[in-house]
Amino acid sequence: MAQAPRTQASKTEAPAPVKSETGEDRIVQKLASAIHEHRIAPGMKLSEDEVGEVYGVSRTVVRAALQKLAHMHLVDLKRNRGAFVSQPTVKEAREVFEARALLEPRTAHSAAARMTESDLARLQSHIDEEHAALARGDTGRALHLSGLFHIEIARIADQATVAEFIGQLVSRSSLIIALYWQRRAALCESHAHHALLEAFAKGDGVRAEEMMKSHLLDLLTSLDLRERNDVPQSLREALSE
Amino acid sequence: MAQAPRTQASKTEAPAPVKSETGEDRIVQKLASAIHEHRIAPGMKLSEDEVGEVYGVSRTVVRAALQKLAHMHLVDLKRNRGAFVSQPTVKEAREVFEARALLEPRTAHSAAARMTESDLARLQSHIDEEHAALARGDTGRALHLSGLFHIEIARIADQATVAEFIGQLVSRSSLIIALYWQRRAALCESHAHHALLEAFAKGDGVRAEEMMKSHLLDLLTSLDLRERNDVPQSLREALSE
DNA sequence: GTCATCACAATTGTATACGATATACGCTGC
DNA sequence: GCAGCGTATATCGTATACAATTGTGATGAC
Repeated sequence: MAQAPRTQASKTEAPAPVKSETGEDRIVQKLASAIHEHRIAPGMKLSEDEVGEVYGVSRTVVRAALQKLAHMHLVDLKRNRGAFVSQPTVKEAREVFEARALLEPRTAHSAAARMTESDLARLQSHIDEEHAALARGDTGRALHLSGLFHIEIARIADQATVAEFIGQLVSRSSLIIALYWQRRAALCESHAHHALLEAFAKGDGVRAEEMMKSHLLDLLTSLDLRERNDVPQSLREALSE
Repeated sequence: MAQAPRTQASKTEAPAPVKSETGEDRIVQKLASAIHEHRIAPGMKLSEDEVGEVYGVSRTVVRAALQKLAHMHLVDLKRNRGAFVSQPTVKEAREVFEARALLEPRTAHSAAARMTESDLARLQSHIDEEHAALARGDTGRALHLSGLFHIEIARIADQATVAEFIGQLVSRSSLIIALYWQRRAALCESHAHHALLEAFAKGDGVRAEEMMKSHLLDLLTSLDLRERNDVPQSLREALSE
C-alpha cells in the first residue's frame, strides 16, 4: 500500500512528512520502527495515556494507531486491558515463514519478468545500503533494509495485493527475528540478496524463484525456534485468561 | 487467530454474541454483510454520522469500524472526505485472484493431510447449506457460504496467518463477484466444492491442490473482467486526485 | 457569458469527559 | 494464617464537543 511514487523512491526510507499527514500515521510509524528496532520489548504494555503523552496527542489518535498496529500483528489488543507489543510464538513464527514461502518465490518469478533497468538499480542500491549499514555495525538498519528489499520485489511484480501481504509478513518477520535470531554476527543475507539480484539481471525467473525459496528457508533455519516458555509475564497473562 | 475452539465449531456461522462484544465489531459485521450482500452499492458514501445514527452508536465506534473495513479493503478511506464502499478495479480483481491462486491450492494440500472426520463433516454441512440456500434462490447467502468453505479449509490446514489472508481475499472476492459476475444462474461452484471434498475424503492432497487451482481459475474466468470505465463517479474521483 | 474569488455549510480529524470493566488490595470470617 | 469477598483504582470503551479541512454556491469582475 502506501503507493509511493516509484520515481522518487531513490531515498530508501523516510517517506517524508508529505503534506497533511494524519497524526495517527505518524504514531503508527514511530511505534512500528520502535518495535522493529527492538527499542520496546515484546510483551511491553503500550498504555494509551502514556503513548499519547509521549507524542503529544490525545488517546483518540493513539487508539487508532494501536488498532492499525494490531492489524499488522505488531501489537496485541486485549479488551479492557490495553495494547501489548506482540510476542510471536514459535508456531506463529513458523506460520509467517510458511506464508512467505507460499507468496514470495513465485512473486520473485513474476518480478523477474517485469524487471527494468531502473528496478535493478534500485535493488542494487538497497543492497549497497544494506552492506554499508552492516559495515558500521548497524544491524537494526540492515535488517530493516533487508525487509524493504523483499517488499520492493513484490512491488516490482506489480501485485499490490500480494505486496501488501508480503509487507505485513516482513514486518512480522522483523519482530520474529528480533526475538529468535541466534547468530547475529553471520548476517549472510546480503549475499543471498546479491544472488537474487543476479538472477533478476539475467531475467531468469526460474532461478530467482529457486533463490528466493532457499533464501527464505535459510532465514527460517537461522532462527532458534525450539519451544521455550521463558517469558515470565506472558506466562502470567496466559494463566489469567 | 481468533482461535475458536475447533470442537464447538459445529455451528457453521454466527459466532454467537460471545459475552462482551465491543460495539465496533458489531458495526463491522453489519456493514460487511451489507456490502457482501450488495445491499449497499460500491462507491456509495458511508457517512460517519449517518451510519452511527442507523446503528445507534456514536461516530467514535463507527470510525473504528470503518478503519477495520478499510484494512480489509471493503471500504476506501479518503482523507477529510469520508469512507466509500470499495469499487475494486479490474486490475485489483485480477490481483486478488492471483493471490488466492498462490495461497489456496497449497493450503488445500496441507489441509488434506490434516483432515479429520469432523472436519469433513463440517465441510459437508457447509456444502449442504450452500445447496439449500441455492435451492431457495438465496444466492447472496450461497455466495457467503461458499466463501466460508474456503476459509474453513485454510483453518483446517492449521495456518492461521494464511487463513487470515485468505479470509481477507475471500471477502474482497465477494465484492468483486458482486460487481463482475456475469452468469448468476449457473452457480456451478457447489459442484467444485463437492469434488474438492471428495479429494479431501481420500486424503489425496495432490488432487485437492489441483482441484482448488482449477476451481479458482473457473471462478476467475466466470467474471467479466473486460476493461470498462463505466463508473462515472469513479472517473471523476480519479481525475480529482 | 465565463471565470475567478470568497464565504458558508457539511463532514471529517482531534480532544476531552464520562461510564464500564478488570485487576489489585485490604478486610472480614473461619 | 489463609481463603473468600467487597471496595478502590487504574485503564479502557464510548459519547460528546470543538477545530480543521474540504466542497459548493453565490457574487462580482472581466
